Amino acid sequence: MSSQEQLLEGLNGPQRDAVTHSGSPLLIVAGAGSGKTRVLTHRIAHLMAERGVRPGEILAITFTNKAAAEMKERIEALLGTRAANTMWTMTFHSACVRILRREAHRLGYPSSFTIYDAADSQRLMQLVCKELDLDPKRFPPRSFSFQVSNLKNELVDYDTFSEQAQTEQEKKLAEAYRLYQRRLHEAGAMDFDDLIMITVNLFQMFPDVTEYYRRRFRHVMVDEYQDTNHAQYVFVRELVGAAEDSDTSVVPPAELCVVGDADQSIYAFRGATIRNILEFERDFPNARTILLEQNYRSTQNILSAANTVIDRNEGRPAKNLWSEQGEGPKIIGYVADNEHDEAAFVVGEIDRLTDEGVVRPGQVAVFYRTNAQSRVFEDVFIRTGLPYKIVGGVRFYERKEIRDILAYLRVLANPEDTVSLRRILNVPKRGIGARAEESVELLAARERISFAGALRRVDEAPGLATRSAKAIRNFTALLDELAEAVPGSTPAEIVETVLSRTGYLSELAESKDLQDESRVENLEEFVDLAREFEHTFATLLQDEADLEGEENQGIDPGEPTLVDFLERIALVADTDQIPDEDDEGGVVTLMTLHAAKGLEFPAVFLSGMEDGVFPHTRTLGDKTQLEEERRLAYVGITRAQERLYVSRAAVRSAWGTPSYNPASRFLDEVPSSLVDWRRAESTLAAPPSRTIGGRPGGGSGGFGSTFGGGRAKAAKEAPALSVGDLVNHDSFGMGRVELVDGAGDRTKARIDFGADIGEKDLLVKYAPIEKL
DNA sequence: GCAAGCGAACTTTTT
DNA sequence: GTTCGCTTGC
Repeated sequence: MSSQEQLLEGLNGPQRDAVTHSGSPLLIVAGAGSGKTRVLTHRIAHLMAERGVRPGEILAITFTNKAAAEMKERIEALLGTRAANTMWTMTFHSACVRILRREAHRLGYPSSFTIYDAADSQRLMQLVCKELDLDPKRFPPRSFSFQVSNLKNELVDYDTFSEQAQTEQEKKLAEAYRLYQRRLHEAGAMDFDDLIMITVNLFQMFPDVTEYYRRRFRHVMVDEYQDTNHAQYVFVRELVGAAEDSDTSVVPPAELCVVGDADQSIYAFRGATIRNILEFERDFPNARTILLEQNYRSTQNILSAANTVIDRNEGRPAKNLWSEQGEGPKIIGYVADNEHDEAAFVVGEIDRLTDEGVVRPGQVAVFYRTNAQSRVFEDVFIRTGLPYKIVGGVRFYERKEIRDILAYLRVLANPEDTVSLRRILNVPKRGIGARAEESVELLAARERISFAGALRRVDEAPGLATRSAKAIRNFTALLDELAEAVPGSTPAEIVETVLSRTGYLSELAESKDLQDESRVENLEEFVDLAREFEHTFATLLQDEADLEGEENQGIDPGEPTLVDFLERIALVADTDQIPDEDDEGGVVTLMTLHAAKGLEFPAVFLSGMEDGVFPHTRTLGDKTQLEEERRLAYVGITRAQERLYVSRAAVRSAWGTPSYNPASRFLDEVPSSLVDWRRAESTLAAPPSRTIGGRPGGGSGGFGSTFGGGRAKAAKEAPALSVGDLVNHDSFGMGRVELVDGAGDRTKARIDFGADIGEKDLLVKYAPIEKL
């Protein structure tokens, strides 16, 4: 058998086409479970084996480190370690950082620039808003931070934005954006969005840079293309080079291959545009599209459910997943009285399945819409003694103590990093309070120097107590002492030095607070992590240095530096999140639907299938958002290989008070013939406020919306509102209706609650309002 | 300068 | 119900 045949063996027709296609841009529309990663890796192998492409000429971009790691692993299995390590298989952000470390000096950034995560950039925005004297009630820094992020995703810089700013809000935002960006630059820092935007800017401002990378990457592949935002799209376009530029540009366009599925786009809320995948053929003329519709993951029952649900979304290109796996068991439904009963049912069922040997714990996943829902499950899992793991929630690197130490490391790597510097100024407590900080800030502003610079000139700080000045001098002396230890030390050694010399560890050790004990443990884990990093990273650096040869001259590849370590942490979230299905049968995985994307499990429990929970309340009034929720449902359903459970609770306490939620509309959208209801309705007594006779469940059509005892709150009669009406809201108080929009359950009203609260768009049916 | 205490928020979030 | 962040009071 030829190597070509070997590569194509076991692939279906469209998959083969996708692997062997050459020349024009290629869009692979890959339905859930259609073997997309396989196609991508085989395509890479094919490029190398049959078309003589060198691994260094390939750039494969993914969204998550998890996906990148998986692809790399598979490439390694197919092509060996060297090929896997020399090829760029990484996330958008990692690729951009690589480019920026090399080129950012052209824009006045140090090559060791700091990467600010969402929390850092929010903190900086807070400082900026304070500096601009903005009323946090009217101009919330959080919202500004969010909006600036959106602007950057759209590649709108502050100059462009200030030109079009009309309202006061926009003008203030433009001001904040400008100052925020200036502060970032001064601190030698970039936020996540900058990584993409500034790389694009570089490409557009320096043709020689673009040319360099175009020469280098002759094959660009992008996974999860439906999740790209505008900036990422432009990045890809710049890198590949447009066909129409080919007569002007020295380098012909690279070969582009993108993979995606518009139905699995669940990140529009953070700027992803399905547009990019829907308009691929327009963006890249001559493009070819290949559809992968055969699903190798799930049984037909599960796929049929997924298909009918997603079919409700309008304007999606036709696509129908099919499977050869047979019908499989029916979907099992359960209506619980409350969230505790729901969890008890789920865990009981898992217990039964594992006892009977149908599945091992590691083959089971429980999904929910919001992280808050995990609590109840955790309680029941603990009581039952079933092994489980919650994915997501509070992340390791987001813990206070880890962030504190990270701030020290960042200041050591980049002394101008103001946000980090200010974080550690008085941590551990050393008598530098808000007053002193303000005074230093004033000095910095007056002398037009950085905060770090002003710290060094405390004696000139206006109105600073001698005691504070002394504390600051001690602090800078401490920083100098730490900085001396940096050269010649490994990241792990630096971490240990910081922990001991700053007194951080001893402060925690002396504390009686129970939480501080686990903090110490976390810090110990962090040291271990640093050590592990040193080992794994050293090998990788060596491989890259071998390949890139002359290109890396002058850069010592041997030892991973502090900057390498920090970059790793900034770009790679928790590594061991998803449990492996291993030795002892593994553990049950609990996670949000968002976290579930890209995974598969033999048995899946979709919990909290209630209108108001999933779809989430905040999306009910907005068609676009509701469609995204529906895609989320589609993603959830298609994670299941053999067994799918759907459950809901009639009553669920949210924020202390019970809320009665009707069945999720997504349940109604599943054909009732596919579902076997273990319990179709709640026997719960009617809530005190009102009673509506229940219908029997499980009948033809919308079985999901039945609700035994009655309904309340969520299903109350919506007051008929018209413009001018006065209403009373449970928490906002009196308001006046300004606008009414939509019909039926989706009627929205804009209500003005006066100067303090302002206008709110509320969904009449769900809002706790009464007409006066 | 610091700690306790109160009030507001509270989807999802690969980087 | 909880957490986080800010304000108040010592």
